[in-house]
Amino acid sequence: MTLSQLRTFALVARLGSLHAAALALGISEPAVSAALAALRKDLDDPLFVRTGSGISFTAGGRRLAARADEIVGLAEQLRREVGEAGTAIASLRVVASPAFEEHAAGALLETFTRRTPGSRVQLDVRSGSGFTPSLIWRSADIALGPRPQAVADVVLDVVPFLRYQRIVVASPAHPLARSGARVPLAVLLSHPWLTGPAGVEELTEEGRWLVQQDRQPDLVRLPSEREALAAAEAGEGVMLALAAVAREALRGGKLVRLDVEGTPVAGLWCASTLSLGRASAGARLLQRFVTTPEASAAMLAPRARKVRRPGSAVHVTLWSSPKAGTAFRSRAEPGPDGP
Amino acid sequence: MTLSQLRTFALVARLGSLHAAALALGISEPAVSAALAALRKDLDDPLFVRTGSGISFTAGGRRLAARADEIVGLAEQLRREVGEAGTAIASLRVVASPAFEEHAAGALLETFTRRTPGSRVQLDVRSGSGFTPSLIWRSADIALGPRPQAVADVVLDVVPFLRYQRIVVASPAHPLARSGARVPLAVLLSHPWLTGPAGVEELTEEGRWLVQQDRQPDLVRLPSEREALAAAEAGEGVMLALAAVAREALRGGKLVRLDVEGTPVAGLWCASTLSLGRASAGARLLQRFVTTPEASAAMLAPRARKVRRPGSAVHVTLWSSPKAGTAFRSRAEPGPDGP
DNA sequence: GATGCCGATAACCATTGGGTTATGAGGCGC
DNA sequence: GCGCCTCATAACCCAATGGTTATCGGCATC
Repeated sequence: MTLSQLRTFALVARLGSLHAAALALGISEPAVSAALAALRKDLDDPLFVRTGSGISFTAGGRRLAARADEIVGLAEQLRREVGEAGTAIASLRVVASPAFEEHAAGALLETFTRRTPGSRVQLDVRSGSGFTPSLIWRSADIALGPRPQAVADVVLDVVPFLRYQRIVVASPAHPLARSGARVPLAVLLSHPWLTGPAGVEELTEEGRWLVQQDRQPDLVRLPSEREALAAAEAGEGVMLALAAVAREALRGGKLVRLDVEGTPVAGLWCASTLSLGRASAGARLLQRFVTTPEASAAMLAPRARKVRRPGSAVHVTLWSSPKAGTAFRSRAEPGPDGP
Repeated sequence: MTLSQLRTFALVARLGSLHAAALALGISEPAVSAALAALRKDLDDPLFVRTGSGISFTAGGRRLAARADEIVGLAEQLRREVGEAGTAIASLRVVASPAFEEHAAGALLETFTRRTPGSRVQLDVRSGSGFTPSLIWRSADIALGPRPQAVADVVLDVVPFLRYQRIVVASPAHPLARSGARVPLAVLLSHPWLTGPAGVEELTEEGRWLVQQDRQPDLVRLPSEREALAAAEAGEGVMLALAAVAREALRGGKLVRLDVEGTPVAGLWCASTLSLGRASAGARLLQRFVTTPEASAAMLAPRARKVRRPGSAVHVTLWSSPKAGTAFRSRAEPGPDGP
């Protein structure tokens, strides 16, 4: 039983297929098969059996899948800890949803790092569906954004710390805005929606609200929600915007709220870590910090589009693509499946 | 980084010496050195440095030592879980101190297994100093007896559940018993003490009480505390006996209590498991059970020397030697270092 | 300064791990 | 019946692991 074998099995268990795991690992499929064969022999359990189309796991296989993740994750954490043991500073790796990153992460993490000297924060952005895997595999210490998806045998500490509301807004000049009357959902859904880069994320409250509708709107993804809001002001479409962010434009009359059934959609942002002593000390520190008045004040403070100050301890590393193969659509050149 | 390397390093960290670890593993010392060299290279940390007499660990090495135990332990647990996943029954491995095993474990575990159908309990006996390693390495799910030694970076759930008292007893015919006056410690310590097979364990309250005395008595180890008690009744020496066990003989006049400073020595028996979700379900079950009135009643019930009934679900596997190389000393033939 | 203890290293060997390509074998859809 | 997808197996390769014995080197201790 080697760590590599456990890693391979965990991936197979998650993907449900040797072929897919081989692709994901960038190795041939017999290599995966061999690793599993070694595990089977070592543990004296078939772990899984072939079914018509794919595999199904034995009881032992399911146990293994849950534990393998844990062991591999611990090994990853170990490698990091040893590497950092010399340096006094602890680096904290945060994964955040696109929306949270854009609207709150900067202020929150700046405040946190200012308050805890010697801390270094690395911010990674990915959709909420990636939260749990990131935590399990120890590629992140804490996840900020929507409540992560529950996964069997993985226990998370989820601390809700910020409410938000999303409302439908549009320019006063927009056709749907002129009447001032309630807008039927069917009508709203037939118009293109302006969104941030991630569209409307499935794991959020607004995502669940949207998917339960009969039809799905065309989403026009812009590089940020603020740009989507600007586009809405320019009359280019409707937007399911954060109430707090749109407030100023609403007051200034540049946007109006559309009266849509089911809105405002209320959601919660949470700080999630591995539970049961598996979270890093820094993660627990930040998880406690997010609920403090100081943190709330920092996130809620209205602010100009703040350029992240140079020399900041917060470093944004990458924007994961919200969906593989989904490029940003330009407003001027709608794609082939556009309106 | 392989599990074997982690195991080796954990042992070296615990024993503080490559040589000792090599002996313990039954391999040559260069093999240990090579394993550590591989780890050092892989983790890019020296892990430890040579000092005049032995080694001392770097910060990274200390981190690694703590985590390595955890990972190796998880892997052990995993191997067991997978093996048992098919069978519905969960087997619970209990490690108990010699004294607890003799006086309370039987009644407790019989009651527990009767109450929880399908459970199977395996009982291992070793001194309290072996509790923490047994739990860490997952060779036991729960430890019953004195509070385990604290080890850095290992968090245990310790639940005290039974008080006991030890008093000094002797036959009424014993020289020290005839006067009825208080017996000075110095006098008592110059007489041989009858004990169970483990002597007076260091990690217990009575052990701590004893080691703080100026001199240590000669211990005459008998195969069980009950036999030691019988020997005391026969006038063969004094004994630091459990008050509850000696009560009957005291009432019957076969034994008298000696008035000794510091006695009765009060101690606590605890049920200890790994904390933070690392304990098995069965272990938590038993840990909760020990504090119930039902469990207390079973343990406190005065009973004849009960032969473990055949077909019992409780299986005692082995008596670890209380001290390496320490054989039971016959009463008739005291050893070369005897009085 | 000679002696020992203890860890590091060298030289060597067998086994395993992890990878490839090529091929086999079973079930599902058409 | 045919192809296709999926996993298993075979044959082969290289590198790493884990083990040995023999030797070297630093540092206490006497």
